[in-house]
Amino acid sequence: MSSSAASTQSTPTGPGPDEGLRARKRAATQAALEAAAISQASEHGYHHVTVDMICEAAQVSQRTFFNYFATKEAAFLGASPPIPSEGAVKRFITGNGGSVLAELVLMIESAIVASEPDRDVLRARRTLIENTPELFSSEIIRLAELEDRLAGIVLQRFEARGRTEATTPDILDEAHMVVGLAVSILRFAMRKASESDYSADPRAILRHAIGLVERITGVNPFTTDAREPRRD
Amino acid sequence: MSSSAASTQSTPTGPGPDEGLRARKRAATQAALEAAAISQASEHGYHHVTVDMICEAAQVSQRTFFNYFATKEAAFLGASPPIPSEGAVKRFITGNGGSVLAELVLMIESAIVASEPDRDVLRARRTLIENTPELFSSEIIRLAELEDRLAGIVLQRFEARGRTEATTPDILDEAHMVVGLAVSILRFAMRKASESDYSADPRAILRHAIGLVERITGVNPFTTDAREPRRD
DNA sequence: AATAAATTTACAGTAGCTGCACATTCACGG
DNA sequence: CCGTGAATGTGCAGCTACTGTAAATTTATT
Repeated sequence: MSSSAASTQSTPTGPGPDEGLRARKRAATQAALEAAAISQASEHGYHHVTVDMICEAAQVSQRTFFNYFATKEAAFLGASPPIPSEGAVKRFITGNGGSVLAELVLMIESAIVASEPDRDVLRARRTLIENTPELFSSEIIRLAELEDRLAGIVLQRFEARGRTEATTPDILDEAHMVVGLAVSILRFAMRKASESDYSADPRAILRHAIGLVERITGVNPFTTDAREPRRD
Repeated sequence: MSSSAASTQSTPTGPGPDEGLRARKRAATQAALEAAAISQASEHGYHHVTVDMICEAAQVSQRTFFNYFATKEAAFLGASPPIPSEGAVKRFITGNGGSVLAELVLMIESAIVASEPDRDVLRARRTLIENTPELFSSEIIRLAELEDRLAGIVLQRFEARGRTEATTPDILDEAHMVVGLAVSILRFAMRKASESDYSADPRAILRHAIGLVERITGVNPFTTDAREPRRD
């Protein structure tokens, strides 16, 4: 389940130019299907795209489509969910001096970007997702499905800092909440990014989002609302 | 769209014992369908329940089912989404001295509880939702669909406190983020509640969740991780 | 080239969901 | 009480997503 690691390359996405003809063909039809899906959507509008249309455009049978994607939506979202690479995870656990929240968010963002080597496809896909509530929902669900895994990673980071159940009884809860907050921030950031038509710096948006969270919760949340922003 | 307010009663949910026979029948079949859905799920397991089964149990045609619910899942989730009552909204905007986050969360929680007068049904439903990823996802989506409306309400609260675009340029962003955080907290709380089999005090769980957020973001998120909890 | 394994495909079938036309039921004024 | 219109229930035909299965085609291995 977790094998299939690269042998010479480090890119987690690419099928590898070696790996044999079989793997290459497989990657090709998958890419063709994903591209066809997005293409058809931009041409006819998402709701008017049927699986059969995608199949015809990609020159495969409908049954083959469902051999690659569990659902129709998966073809639009991209098959590979944004799972951070092992290296990124290790770096996150060790830490770069930032806050859990900020670094978690950045790690996931990197994973999303890395999940699609083709910039144009990624961009078209994100635009489509952002403008299609149905797809946007699916995207959120996908992130939610990563939650347990991510919470485990956060927990490892905590433990690497000497925090355990002994020092913090509800540390697992805290880890889960960190992931939840990170997802909120990402949602916000993705929305913002699409609003600015992806011209704004993604990192800047993320910082802004994290700043908002700080502003909202910075003061004791049981006493008063946030006051004026201090800077920026 | 926003009319149909009560005439003598104040309960926002009940069809009213008056309102005419037509309304009563409608409410009855809807309740019957929702009850049948949950009942069938507890008997055969969610994934083995078909719309036809629900219809047979509720003694209506399939076509009628879809006159009441847009999707099959809606029957399990309950038709009425958790929209806070006008009074609750007004109270929230005015404020009771708590933080935005805490009060928002409490308001939504109240709306969820109020959306189903029957305690047993509510409980069975929540258990089912919590144990069915598919339904849980739908539930999240539903909350997300309220986001814009809720953000508007939060904005009103801000303005009632003298905060406007002038004092805080990104105040709309802040409102959206408040809603996002509230949803995170609710998700966490719902999960926790189902883990404890709904024996724990919901309010206590919410406080715990909010406390976690505070702990995580209390310190400048760009410098260090959260330190030891200060109390509790 | 022969065999095994992976991939593709056609075909049949289930289930969610919709439009439409028609029957039934309730509301309301005379 | 009756007739009329609006709301609601239902049957039916049809589209689309999705699945199981078995047979065909393609790639890998020896």
